[in-house]
Amino acid sequence: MRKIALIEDDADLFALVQYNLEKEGFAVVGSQTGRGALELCRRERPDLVLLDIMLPDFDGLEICKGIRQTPELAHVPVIFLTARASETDRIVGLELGANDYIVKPFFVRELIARIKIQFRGQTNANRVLKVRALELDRTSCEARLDGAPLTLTATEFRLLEFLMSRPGVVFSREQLLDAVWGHDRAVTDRTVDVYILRLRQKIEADPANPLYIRSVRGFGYSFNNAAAPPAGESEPKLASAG
Amino acid sequence: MRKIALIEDDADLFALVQYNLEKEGFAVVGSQTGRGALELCRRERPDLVLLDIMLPDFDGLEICKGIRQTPELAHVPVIFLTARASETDRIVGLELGANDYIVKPFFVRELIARIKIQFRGQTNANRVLKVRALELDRTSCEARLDGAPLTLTATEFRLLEFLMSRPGVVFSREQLLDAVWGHDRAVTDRTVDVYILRLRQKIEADPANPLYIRSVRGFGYSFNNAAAPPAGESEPKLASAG
DNA sequence: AGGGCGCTTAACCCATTCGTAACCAAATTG
DNA sequence: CAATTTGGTTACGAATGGGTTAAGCGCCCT
Repeated sequence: MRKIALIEDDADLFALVQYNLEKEGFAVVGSQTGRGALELCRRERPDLVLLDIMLPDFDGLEICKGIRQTPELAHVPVIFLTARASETDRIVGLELGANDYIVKPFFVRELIARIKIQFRGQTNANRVLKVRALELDRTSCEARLDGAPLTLTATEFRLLEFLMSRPGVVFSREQLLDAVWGHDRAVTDRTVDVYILRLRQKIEADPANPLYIRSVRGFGYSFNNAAAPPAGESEPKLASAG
Repeated sequence: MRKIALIEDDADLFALVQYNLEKEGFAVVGSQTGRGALELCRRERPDLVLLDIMLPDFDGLEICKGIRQTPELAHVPVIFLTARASETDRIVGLELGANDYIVKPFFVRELIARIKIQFRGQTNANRVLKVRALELDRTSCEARLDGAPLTLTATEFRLLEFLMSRPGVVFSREQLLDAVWGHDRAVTDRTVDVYILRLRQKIEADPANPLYIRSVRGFGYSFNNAAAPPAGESEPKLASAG
């Protein structure tokens, strides 16, 4: 059963939406204030967040930002639910990492349909990432190598998650900073190198001969989905362009 | 570059949306009738479809259904773009497999933002160039010849990518420097020769008799898309200045 | 306040890659 | 056929990119 977090200060609307979500078979956890919303999400780990932007005590946009920067919540879909219909409001909301933006008043059935779109294509398969001996659990935020638990920091986890969920695709340092650190962050691109190094020290049997994270000289990094090359070779060459 | 299919019968709106999509860096293919829309999509393989529901000659809902039933298009996001704002219209559209539903009139910037949401996290766009035995994968930055991986440097890769994506067109050294090295770069044009040489040594069976990269004496170089050896050639197509 | 932890930057070093000049070979011109 | 232009090839010093280390900073937690 999917769990939905509902953050909405208007009591009538809260009750209406809760009623309809539960009728539809969703579990609902909620808060009518913004202050405790982020803690609620961290504690409850919902599968989706319905978020009012204009809360009396807190800015919903900040909550969304906080969700995106929390590793165990970063991949959770967020739908804004708000009366602010101006163009810039919508743009800001959508570009902040929200997955949808619904303007009040709305049709309940449309809300349900849009929620279901977010769940469409989501399976248990993509909640746990697994490549060879390496496993990432996106809901519990745990990493394992050969079954043994790995200790990753938040940034390490997010970087590895990003690369691992798109195996074979090469990303520039710039792209990685945008995706993992956030568009607004002002950080040197060499920071990425250091994190790659730390990840390799934790997940690679031989960090000098990485099997998981591939460097592509002149382009960036990518997660290697190809099978491991036979060990003990003289020159472990990059597959290409590197 | 992402390709978007635009199916919209209103000429003014078509032009407006096309203009803005292209300004945003998307390639646009389109049809102002519904009848050819599905064939267009099967032929062009867009990365996303913008679909008007109320077309004079055809029902947009049917096109969406057809897209979902075509294996190679089933995963392509579809956004409805329509004046039908009633609740049931929206529900039907969303439940039919559309990924979003935007009611006219809409803000162009919101449309762009919603398109980008569909692309967010998507990486499996078809970005493979293939000519005879030579393959270039632009997402993984890998090159293959007869299935065997090639080792190309970044500059080699970019040069080959540029030539390969415009087969048959002759480029001067000057144009290649602008396109691959950048307008600001101060580099001798003979540098191009050296890179052409290096590429030929890697991809040509007989570098003295190149089958892929053709020299056009007095003009420059071009990627050869014809299978025949370059003995007597027809008129070379020159790239327009710029 | 102190200690621990995680984040970020700067600096160093090495291998690879880049770009140029020079030399050759082939084609074109007169 | 010599002169000239154009492109192919070689070799080498310079520049760049990436791995790595270490140190400084800020934050949270006692």
